[in-house]
Formats: sequence, C-alpha cells, structure tokens
Amino acid sequence: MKKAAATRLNILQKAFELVYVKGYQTTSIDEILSTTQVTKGAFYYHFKNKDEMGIAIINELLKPTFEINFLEPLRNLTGDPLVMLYDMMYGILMENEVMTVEHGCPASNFTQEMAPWNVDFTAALNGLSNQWKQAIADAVERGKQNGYVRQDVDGEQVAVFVLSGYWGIRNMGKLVNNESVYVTYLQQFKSYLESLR
Amino acid sequence: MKKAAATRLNILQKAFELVYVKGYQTTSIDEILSTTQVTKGAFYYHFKNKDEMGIAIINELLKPTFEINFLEPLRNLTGDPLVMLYDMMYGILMENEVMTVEHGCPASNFTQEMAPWNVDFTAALNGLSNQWKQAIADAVERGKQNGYVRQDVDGEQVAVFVLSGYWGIRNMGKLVNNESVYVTYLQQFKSYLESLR
DNA sequence: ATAAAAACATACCAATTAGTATGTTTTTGA
DNA sequence: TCAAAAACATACTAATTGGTATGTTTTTAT
Repeated sequence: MKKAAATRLNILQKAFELVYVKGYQTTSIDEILSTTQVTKGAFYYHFKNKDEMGIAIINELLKPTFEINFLEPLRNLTGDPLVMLYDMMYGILMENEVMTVEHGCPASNFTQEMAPWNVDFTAALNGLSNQWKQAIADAVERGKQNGYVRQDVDGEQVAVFVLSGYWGIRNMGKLVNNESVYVTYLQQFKSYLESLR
Repeated sequence: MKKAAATRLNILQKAFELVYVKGYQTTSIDEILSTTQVTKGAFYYHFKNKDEMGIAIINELLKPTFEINFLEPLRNLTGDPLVMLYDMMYGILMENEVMTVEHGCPASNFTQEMAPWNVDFTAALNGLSNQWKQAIADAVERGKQNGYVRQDVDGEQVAVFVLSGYWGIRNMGKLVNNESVYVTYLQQFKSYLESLR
C-alpha cells in the first residue's frame, strides 16, 4: 500500500474506533490526531473537513464489513431463509468481534446521532439500511417459493420488522449494558421466525 | 404557579423541544436562552449545569408523559393484552402529537446519544425502559391466566421483543423520514401478536 | 538528476462553548 | 415596612472547537 493511502486508512480506522465508542460529535479532530500521531496538515490534506471524514468512515469502513456480514449470507442463500436469518442475527449479536453490547451498532449510532442535522450521513446510512431490508425481503420471498415460508407472509413486512428488532435491541443493549438482553431477544426472535412457517 | 417555577418550566419545555429536534449536544445553552428569553443568571440559578437540566427534562417532562402513554394503559388492563399492545403501539406511533417520524422518540434519542458518556442519563432512561418492559411482561403473563395468550409464551421475552421493535422502528423512521414504515411495521406487529395466541 | 506535485508539519485564528463573578431586582415572611 | 433571601441580569473568561495559512519534506515522472 502506498504510504499516503496508509495514512488515510490509519486516520479512518482510529477515528472510527473513537467515534464508535464516544460518538461522532464528542470526538474532536485534535483527539483523532493525537491517537493517530498524524498532524493537522496531513488530516486536512486527506479530508476537506470533519464531516467528509465521517462519510468516508461510512463508505470505506462500515459499508464493506456490512456487505460481508449483513448482505452476502442472504444473497448466497439457497436453503431455509428462516434458519439463515436466525443464524445471521445470532452471529451479528453474539459472535461479532467489532461490535460490543456497551457501544451498540455503529450504523445505528450514526443514524441516531446524525439524522437530525446531517443529510449526507443519513443518505449514506439509508442506503445501507435499504440494501439489508431488500436482501431480507427477497430471501423471504424466495423462501415462499421453496415452501419454507407461509404463502400469506409479506417479505417486505418481515424485513422491516426484523430490521426494527435489530436496531432496537442494539439500542436496548447500550442501555442495560448486558448481553443477556441479546439472549432474551434471540429466543423470541426464533419463535417469531417459526411463526412464519 | 409561582413565577420562578414558571421560569424553570419554560426553560425545560423549550429546551426539550430543541433537544428533541436537534439533539442534546448540538443544543447550546445560549440557544436555549435566546428562545426562552431567559438570561444566563436565571438559567444557572435553576440548574447547576447543562447536564442537570438534561436529567430534569427526563424526570420532569419525559417521565410523566411516559407514565400516561406507556404505562397506564397496561396497568389498568383487564381484557385482551394482545389487542391492547397493538392499540397502544398504534396510538404511540400514529396518533401521538409530540413525537414525529422525522425526530423519533425522545427517550430513544437520549439513550443513543448519551449512553456512551453519561451514566446519569443512562440510569434515568434505563428506569423508564425497565418499567415499560415489566408492564408489558406482566400484562402478557396475566393474559396467559385469562386464556388470551398461549401458555408456552414467555412474558419477559415478549416484552424485550416488543421494546426492541419500538426502539428500532423509531430509529428507522428517522432514517427514511416517512410514516409508511410505521404502517408496514404495525402490520407485521399485529401478525406477530396473533402468533402468541 | 531535477522540477513539479503530492504529502505532510507547524503555528495560528475566529467562533463557540459551558460556566462564573458580580451585580440588581423582586419576592417573602415577620 | 423592611430586611433577608430568592430570583434574575450582565459582563466576562478560559478552554475547546473546526478550520486555515504558510510553510517543509517526500515522492513521482521525465
């Protein structure tokens, strides 16, 4: 990797970590500089301003890992979508190494914090959200064709419902700061999915 | 009402409106002062600092309306808890006059924004959340005794699942900024509740 | 090798922030 | 009525913020 690209990536990764733990607005540029050992000149060479860096975090860090964890499993799916959905949710909540109960889901955090006053952030995040929604809806519809899912089930409805549950349990996790809520949630999530058969 | 109490309430109400729309950290004290026409001296007479005002918003504004909209309906319940849960969710999402799709749920916003760095806020909000959870769980358990709900359903699981859905759909609403997601959510919420019979 | 461009470094600045110091006015209780 | 306390007003401050101006160093292409 070129050295300049390494600098940029270093900024993005460290900044992401800070923003994930502390929130975007309470993470100052000076703080990013001191943890990256990058100077202000270098920072503003790579990013026009703070918000452009924020968008870059979404597009260059969140988006790719989101693709791998949230979309790929659903797209390559041939078998039972309900089992798949549960396994995916279990993996994301219980086995993901980046996200913690205490700090929730980066995408969700960003949404909550930025939606009221930054259109660009919201648009970028809405893109991710919509992709996930569509992938779930499609998987459910395919499941209907393969006899895994009842015919009167609506894929889009399920997708919105599942997404809501995910955003919500992440939020709740931050509040109670204990993985046990994830377990409770997953139990009922399984029951819910079974009710779609 | 005493004049001093009116000043305090005025600050809290206007500050709440600003915080709800713009977020807590991006709402400056100076901004609160200019919209309330209250001077800094008066503000700091009533509140030790900004965070104490934030806590007061939770305890003196959010909590009471939360009691009325989220708890009372569940506690005074004798009939079908599943119908009640749907009606309550419908009322909160579609008919509440304070909350909008664009700005979501104040309690949820607070949680997301403050959890990473303010213990007091989180504790206060966790109190509200737990009360709601317990009220839902109790209602479901009573519903089991009255034959409205299947015996193998777990009240606490349902409560966590319902709460998650609510937090989540509020978050999603902010993202897409369109009430139609509420409608979609409610449809599936109804199906889910029916599956508990 | 060398000029030009890319990449980075340092010192600064204007604006905003929460909060304080020090007043004045208003209310209250005896 | 009148002193004391409550309630409010004004001017200020120290720290932090995102961002810029102006450099120097490093890389790249010829």
